[in-house]
Formats: sequence, structure tokens, C-alpha cells
Amino acid sequence: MSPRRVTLADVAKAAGVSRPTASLVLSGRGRELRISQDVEQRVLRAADELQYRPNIVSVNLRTGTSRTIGFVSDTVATSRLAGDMIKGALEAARERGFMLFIGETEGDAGLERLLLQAMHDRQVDGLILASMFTRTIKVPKSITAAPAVLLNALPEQPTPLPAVLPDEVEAGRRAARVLLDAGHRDDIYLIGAGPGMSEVPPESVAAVERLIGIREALAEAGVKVAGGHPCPDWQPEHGLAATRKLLATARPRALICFNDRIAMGAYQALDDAGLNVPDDVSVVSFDDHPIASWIRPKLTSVALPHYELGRKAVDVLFTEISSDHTAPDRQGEVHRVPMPVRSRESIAPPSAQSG
Amino acid sequence: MSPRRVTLADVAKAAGVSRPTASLVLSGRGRELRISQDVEQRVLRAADELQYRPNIVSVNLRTGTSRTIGFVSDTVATSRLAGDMIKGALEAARERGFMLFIGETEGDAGLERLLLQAMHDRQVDGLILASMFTRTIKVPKSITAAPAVLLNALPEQPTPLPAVLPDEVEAGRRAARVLLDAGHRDDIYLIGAGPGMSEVPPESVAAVERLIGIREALAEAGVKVAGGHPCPDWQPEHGLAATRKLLATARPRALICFNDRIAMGAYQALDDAGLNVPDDVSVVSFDDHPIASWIRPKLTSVALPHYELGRKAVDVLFTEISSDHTAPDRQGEVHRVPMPVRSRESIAPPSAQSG
DNA sequence: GTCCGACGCTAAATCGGGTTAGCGCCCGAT
DNA sequence: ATCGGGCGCTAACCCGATTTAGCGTCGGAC
Repeated sequence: MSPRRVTLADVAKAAGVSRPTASLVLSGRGRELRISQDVEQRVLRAADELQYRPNIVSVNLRTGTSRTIGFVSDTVATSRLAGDMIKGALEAARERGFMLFIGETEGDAGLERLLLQAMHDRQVDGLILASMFTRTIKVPKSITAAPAVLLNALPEQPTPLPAVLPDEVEAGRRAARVLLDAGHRDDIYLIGAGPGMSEVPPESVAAVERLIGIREALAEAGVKVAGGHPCPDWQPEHGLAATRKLLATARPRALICFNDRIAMGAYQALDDAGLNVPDDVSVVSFDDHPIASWIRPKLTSVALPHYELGRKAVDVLFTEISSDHTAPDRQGEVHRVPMPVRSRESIAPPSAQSG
Repeated sequence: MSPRRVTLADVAKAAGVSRPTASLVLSGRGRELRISQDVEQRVLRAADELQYRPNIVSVNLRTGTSRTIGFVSDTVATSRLAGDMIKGALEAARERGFMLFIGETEGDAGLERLLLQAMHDRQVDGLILASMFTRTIKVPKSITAAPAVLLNALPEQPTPLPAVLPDEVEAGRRAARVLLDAGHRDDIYLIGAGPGMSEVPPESVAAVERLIGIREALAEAGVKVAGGHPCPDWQPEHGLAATRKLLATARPRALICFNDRIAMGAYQALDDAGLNVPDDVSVVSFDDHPIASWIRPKLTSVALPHYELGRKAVDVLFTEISSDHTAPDRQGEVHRVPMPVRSRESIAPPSAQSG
């Protein structure tokens, strides 16, 4: 370890003044309290020469504020998908001089309790409760000890906690409009969920909301969904199987895949069937996972704005922190972050052939 | 905010004793200092009823130890690849009751300095300096203020800091042996680097080391590399281009791709050429990125053990923290974490056809 | 009856910084 | 000469927990 930290007392001694005087000068309140120029200079010089840095822990103890926020997730840090969420939160926090504690619960409620406790013990000024994929969560009641925000999650029970979520319904509309704008009207199939509102994977908020948006935008244009093939899980193999099943009985001209992994499987099935993307079949998808730009042709996808979600969560958290906590009637506001369309090469006008 | 934290003073008052007495009981030193059973019970009961939790900040101030370690990376949290690294570190830290501060530098030295300072100001007990991909880094000198470990990085200048790295040379050997074990002896090509030691992407430690291992294992078996096609960057498109170029002039029976993204491009080129994996061409790769098990046939890959790297870094850091810092002659030890082979479907014995 | 010693607990100081109240001093006014 | 009033700085206390030194009390022994 280094010799020892330079403390305020060291600076004061070097400047030949008392500790509080040094404190006043360094906190910028010297002017206001009429500290003499001479003393001010001496203190500033001493602080500079000794490379004085205030011990934040001490300030923390006195003020009860740690300039730290806790980021607790089920398994966010792990998933590439959501790593950007942390990054956005990190940067937004840093801009305000805050640090981030990270914790993962693995979905274990006991672990979650321990983590939240550990963070409270460390006097975090606020908490972000994040989920890897959008879902409803049971909000632990110990969370009320500090301002908190739900990220990518909705509370099971009504709570006063604000939530930050991707705007999945609008994303659904946008995906549909990508096809409509390209001129598609017929033979549009869904892979991953639908066509009915009940045909969605369990617990998937995203599936429901995307489906709502898709149906809404298509209905608006007077277009009917030709069919839907739900998948039990949204992995490439399921996309492959579902698309194969579809191709056995129908000849789609456009696919809306519920995420990029499914789209990847769909690509394989289309390729196996000798169908070309986008000339024979247009494909649009969701998430904008890195693979979307790795597969050929590059996949048009409605992106999950992870980075912005992270930033937004911190922004909302700071308004919570600085806001008056005496407004208990306020119900948890839901902030929706837009999901942008990343247009690539998988969309083309419908082919002229019979349909 | 909640009413107020329960402090030791509250517990003491409730138990009708002084603060120090309560402290002694709760720290378990009551017996040793002959606190009466009666008082001990009263204190314990009061603490339990009031749900007392010691304020770690206070302990931190007094002891100078924060039970916190800092994890500073260039851009690790972002990359799915390395998110597991954080997870491993997180779990290893949690097992010891430590929390993790996360910071990203984006490769900005100024930002790095600020972050390290912010962490020191918060009295972190140790630091992990991580890099997203293995490379040499300039170690900031302010790092000496606390025990530190390099993760996935090597110091440019010799330092006493230990480093934790994947065992890339052995990984190279293992990749080669996968092919050798399957019976391959001829027409083994490298995609991404090689065949010469100078044909590697700039700054890529992994490329050099993997190449060393590959050449070593092949040489041991008396097998010669048929050829190598370096890529400027290890993205799918480059793998595609390099493999196309190779196929224009040669007929490979096995490919060693320097990472999975390159392998993905190679798959596309092979597919375009009407070659089947693994019947016509076996493919082995590195990293074990999730796509390795998404593409068809599933790709055999030598995995980057991110989770273990993170754990190992914390383990090493704790030995640093607890070790005597009076051994200055010790040179930074390099810990290598083994990279396991994930055998999948992309390997087959060489076809019987002419070669 | 007095003194010593153990027993059981607490007063006080510590960590590093921030805040409030107030102490001397010098000056001008009366 | 005395009083009043700024001016410039510092004494003292606070945050919450821990540690060291030491205080009162009771019992037994001489």
C-alpha cells in the first residue's frame, strides 16, 4: 500500500491554518465567508502540492449520500444483448459523478434480498432493478429504502416505482410498416408467435406487445396476416422448424420474425427451400442482435435500444432521487424508449409473380 | 426515503446499555470480554427487533477497508463475449462479501485516470484492469495505490502486477489436435491469420499465440499447414472473403478459423461453393461465441473461458490483497486459464476422395 | 474494618471531513 | 476612553462504529 492518504488535516497543517479553514477554502465557500486571499492561496497551494483528494467515504458518512447507484439485474451483465444497458447506465451515471455497483441475482429471491441489503448497507443513493428480457417481476419490499427504477421490467403488483421499457407495441407497428412501405399486402406470415393474441411464449411481454403493434398497423392498412407460427422458445432451431412447417403448406412473400435468432433459423429454412431473401421473401425482425448484420443478406431489424434504456433508467432515477418524496400518490410512471428500425438488405417489394 | 436507519446507538438504547457494549456483543467479542448473558441477550434481541444492520460506510471510514473491488475495463461490459467475465468476478467477489464497482474507459486514458481516482477515493480494496480482447496495455501508475490484477491484458512495461489470461497457445494446440484426432493430415488451411508468424492482425496477442500453438501441434505430428489466409479484421465478411479466395485456388479438407465470426463467413463461402461441413470440409474455430451453436452444423470451437477468467482474476486479486506487500522483488506472475474444446458437429474424418 | 482484585460495563478517542456558533482583534464612532 | 461592529479565523460537535483505557462495585481475604 501507498504510504498514507493525504488528509485535510495535512493540508491545513502545511498551510498553517485550522482544518475547518482549509475545508472552507477547498469547498469554494472561502470567498463567501471572507477568508483572506493570503490564506486561500496558502491552502490551495498546499492542497495542490500534497495532491490532496478528499476521502469520499468520510463525506459519505457525514452526508449519508454516496454518489453511488446500484444496478441489480437477474442476469443482465452476462447477456451481450443487455450489456449495452449497463454501458448506458454507466455513462449517464459517470456524467453526474456517480459510480455503479453491479449485482446479479440469477433470479434467486434470496440472493436478491442479500444484494439489495448489501447495497443499502453501502448507502447507495438509488437502485435500478433490471431484467434481461422484458417481463413482470415481483418487487422486493426492501427496495423502498431508496429511490428505485425498474428497467426492462414491470411490477406484478402496482407500485409507485417508475419503469423504463422499450416501446414494443410501436416496434411491432414499425416492423409491419417496413413491409407495408415496401408494398407488401399479401402472404405476410409471423414466425415466433401469433397469429392469435394467445399464441405467444409464456411470460413474454415483448411477444404480446409486438404482436399487438403488428396487428394494429396491418389492420390499419386493411391487410390481413396470412398466418402465424408460434415457437415455444425463440432460438434459431425453433425458427427453423416453424418456418419449415410453414413452407410445407404455404408460399410466404414476407416474414415477420419475432427476434433475430428466429430469423436466423428462418433464413436457413428459406435457403433449404431454395427461396431467396429478399427477392422471393422479405424478412423483418426484432432486437437487432449483432448477428442481424452478420447473416446474409443483412437483416432488417427493429432494435432494442439497450444503451438508451440504461441511460433513461439513470435519468429517471435521478429525477426520483432529487424529487420530493412526499408525493406518495404518484403511481409508477412507465417510460417507453423508442425502438429504431435498422434497415438493411432483407426487404424488397413483393415479386411480380402470382400471389 | 425510509424514516431513518437504525444505528448502533438505537440498539444500545433499546437494550439499556452503552454503544460500545452493544458493539462488543454484536461483533461476537462479548464472551471473550465477559459481557453478562443477560446483557448479551438484551442486545441481541434489540438488534433483531429493530432489524439493525451496521452501516458499512462507517466501518469503512474507520478501518480504511471497503469490502469493494473496482472492475475497470476498456469496453468489457458491452461485449457479450466478455460479459461472463464480469459475472465470474461478481460471483467470486460476492462469495467473499465484496461488491463490485464497474467502470469503462473506452480506451480513453484520461477517463481511465478519472475512474481509477474515483475508485481510490471510494477506498476500493483492489482493482481489476480488464481488456475486452487480449492485448498489451499501458499500466497507469496511479494503479499502485491499491492491489491490482490485469485481466485479459499484458503490461507494456514490466510491472509487479499479476495478470490473468486465457491459455491461447494451448488453445491453438487443442484446435490443431481436434483435426489431427479426426484423422486430418493434409489440406489444412488457416483462415484469419498465418501461415507465417508475421501474418496476423495488428495488436492481436490472441492471433499470435493461437498460431504458435497450431503450428506447434501440427509440427509435432509431422503435418504441414497447407496455407493461411490472414484477415485484416476478424468479422464474418472477412472470413467470407478469405475463404472465397482460398476456394478459388485450392480444395481444403479442414479449416482452422481464428474465431467464430470468421468461421461464420467461412461457412457461407463453403456453402456457396457447394461444399458440405463437415463431410467435405471440417471446421474448427475459437472463442465459442453463442453463434457457434446457432449456425448449422454446430461449430466445434475452443472456448474463451470468460467466466473462469473473471473468477480467477478475483482469486488472484484476493491473494494480492491479503499477501504481504513487502515483497517488492516479485515480478508480475502470469496466470493462464485453460480454454476448453467444445466439440460439436463441424468435424469429421477426411473424406476418402483424392487429396 | 479495610484493602485488593476481579468483574462488568462505559467514557473517550478514533477515522476524515463538514458545519455552526462564537472568539479575539482591530477599527471607527461616540 | 469606551463601546460597537465587522472581519477572519477556529473550537467544538456531527456522522456511525470500534477500540482502548479506565471507572465503579462487589466479593473475599487478612
